[in-house]
Amino acid sequence: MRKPCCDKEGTNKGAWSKQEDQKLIDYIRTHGEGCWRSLPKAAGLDRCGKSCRLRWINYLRPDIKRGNFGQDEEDLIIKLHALLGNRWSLIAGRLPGRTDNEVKNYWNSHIRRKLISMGIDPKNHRLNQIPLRPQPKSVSEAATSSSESMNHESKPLISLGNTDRVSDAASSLEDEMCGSLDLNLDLTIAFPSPPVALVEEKRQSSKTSTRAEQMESDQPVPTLFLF
DNA sequence: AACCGTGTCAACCGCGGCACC
DNA sequence: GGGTGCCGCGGTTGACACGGT
Repeated sequence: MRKPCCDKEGTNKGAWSKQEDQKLIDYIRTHGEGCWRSLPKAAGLDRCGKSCRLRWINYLRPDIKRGNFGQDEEDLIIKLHALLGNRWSLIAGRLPGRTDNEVKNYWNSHIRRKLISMGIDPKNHRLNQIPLRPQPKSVSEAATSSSESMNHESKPLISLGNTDRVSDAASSLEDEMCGSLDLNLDLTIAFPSPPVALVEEKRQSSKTSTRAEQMESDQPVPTLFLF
C-alpha cells in the first residue's frame, strides 16, 4: 500500500497566496530545486511537496513564457501530438518556456476543439468526416493537412488504437521513422531555456562535440529542428 | 440585473518508473 | 530480487471569467 504523498491533514490546498509564492521563490533561489518532499517544511510552507513542485514548475519558474501561444507553437504542438500522443512533457520540452500543464490545457481547450470542428479526430489526427470548412486557411490548418499529406493517403499518422497510449505512439513513431517518413525529429528532452551561462558553456564544449550534440545545444527554436 | 451555459486554467490526485537500500 | 520512498507525468476537477439570453 502506497503511502500518501504527504500528510493530508494540516496542509494548505487550493490557490497559492503571494506570501506562499514568495517563500517558495526565496527558498529555491537559495537552495535550488529538488528534495520536494522536504522542501515545504524547510521553506516554512504548509503545502505538500508535490504542490510546491507544481507551483514552481508551472508558475513561478523565472523562464516561464506566459501569454498566448503563437501560431508556430500551435503548429508544433499539433505535429508533436501527432507523433507522440499525449506525452505533454515531451511536447513541452520542445516549446521553450512552456510547461506540460500549459500545453495540455491549450490542447484541450483550443486545439482539440479546432481539430474537431475541422472534422479531424484529435486522438489520431485522422480525417474522420467531411470538414465543416472545405478549404483550410490558417497555418495550423495547413500544418494539419500537411500532416495528412506527409502521411500518404489518409492513413493516420500515428496508429493509437482505442486507447491512445503513448507506448503505441512511440512504437508507431519508430515504425514511421523506419518507413518513408522523412522527419528529422530528435525526441530527446530539451530543458526549456537553460541558463545563459549553461548555454554558453555548452556552446564552448560543442566545438569538440558530435554533430548530434551540436544540434541539441544549438536549437534556439524547435521549428528549426522539425522542419 | 440576474441567471445560465460554456470556456479557461491552476491545482489536485493517483499511478508508474526509477533509484536506493 | 524485493521493498520502500521520491519524483514526474497525465488525467481530472473545480473555481472563476465571460458571453448570451
